[in-house]
Amino acid sequence: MPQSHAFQTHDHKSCKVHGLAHAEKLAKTQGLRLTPVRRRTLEILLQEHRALGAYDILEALSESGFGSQPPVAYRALEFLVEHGLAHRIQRLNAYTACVHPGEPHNPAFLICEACKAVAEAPSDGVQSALSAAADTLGFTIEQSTIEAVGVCPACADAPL
Amino acid sequence: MPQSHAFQTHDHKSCKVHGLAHAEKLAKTQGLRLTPVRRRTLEILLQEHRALGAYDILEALSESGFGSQPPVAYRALEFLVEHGLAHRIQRLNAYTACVHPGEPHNPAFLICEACKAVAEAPSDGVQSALSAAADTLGFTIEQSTIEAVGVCPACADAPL
DNA sequence: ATCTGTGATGTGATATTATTACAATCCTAA
DNA sequence: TTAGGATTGTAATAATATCACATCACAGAT
Repeated sequence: MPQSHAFQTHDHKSCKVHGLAHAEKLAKTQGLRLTPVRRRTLEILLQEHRALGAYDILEALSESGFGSQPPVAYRALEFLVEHGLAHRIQRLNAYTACVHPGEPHNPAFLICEACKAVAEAPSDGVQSALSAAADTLGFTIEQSTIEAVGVCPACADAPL
Repeated sequence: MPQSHAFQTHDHKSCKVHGLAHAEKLAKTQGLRLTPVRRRTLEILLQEHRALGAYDILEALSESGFGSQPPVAYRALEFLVEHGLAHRIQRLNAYTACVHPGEPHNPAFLICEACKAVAEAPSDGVQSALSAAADTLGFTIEQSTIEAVGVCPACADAPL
């Protein structure tokens, strides 16, 4: 079950490598500019399967020699989100690297309140149920947010 | 279709009356304290089917003779949300009165980007799909956020 | 009726998250 | 090589949210 990645011990190095590789490819094929700040921002997000606030990112960027004012972080994050390389978690006002960039998107997010890990869950069923509900009201969905807070399997098993 | 209320012209007065009546009843039956600030906050939210920011509420409260510092609004809103009389819309960092207080809850929200109306949609199918997805990952959901941005029927029909 | 403890309110200060405005620089394409 | 747009940097500020603490209101015990 590749989707639960975030909740299991796994070869995390491959997450990072894959994330960056996809970004590079996207830059090549779509003519995007994966500049140093943007690349570094993605790297920072790829360290862990947690969501980081813009100011956490900013601090890390600043330590890496980039600018230290909020727009530096917000702009890089906006770029990554726009191109499907990262996601914004509304409930946390925070950002997380996308774990399946390229694949069709708009996942559901599962947020563990114990370990703070954020996983992407397949959301096809959820999306279609939501569309159906909206349809009956004549509402046209443009973009949806599906986020759940709870306990991940690892934390549920762990002793208190 | 009572659920699409927010997107249609309707007897809005009855929304307000019903909302307040339910709050009063809840106070009586559950021993809650529907104090003046809290009551007024609910009234303010019940004016329209839109989400209002905490500072919008605060301004209105202040004009009604209540305190003018943020905690005044945040505390009243927290109370209302806690007791199912209002909802927080994560995407908007804003609050809206609940339109079916008392009934089982955790609705999906449909947010019209044109007129800003917020409607509650039945979310049974969505919730169960989400639970199913979480189950397969061993994740236990405690609380979920389901919000969609799009265009409501009234705005879709309206000439540009 | 008064005391007493808990919950509610008010205020000031501050923390956190996000945006605006504008100058300097870098790339690309003609 | 040069004009134009995109990118980055910085300062300032806006918008959202919380903390700490004094005071006040009220229900239940005396």
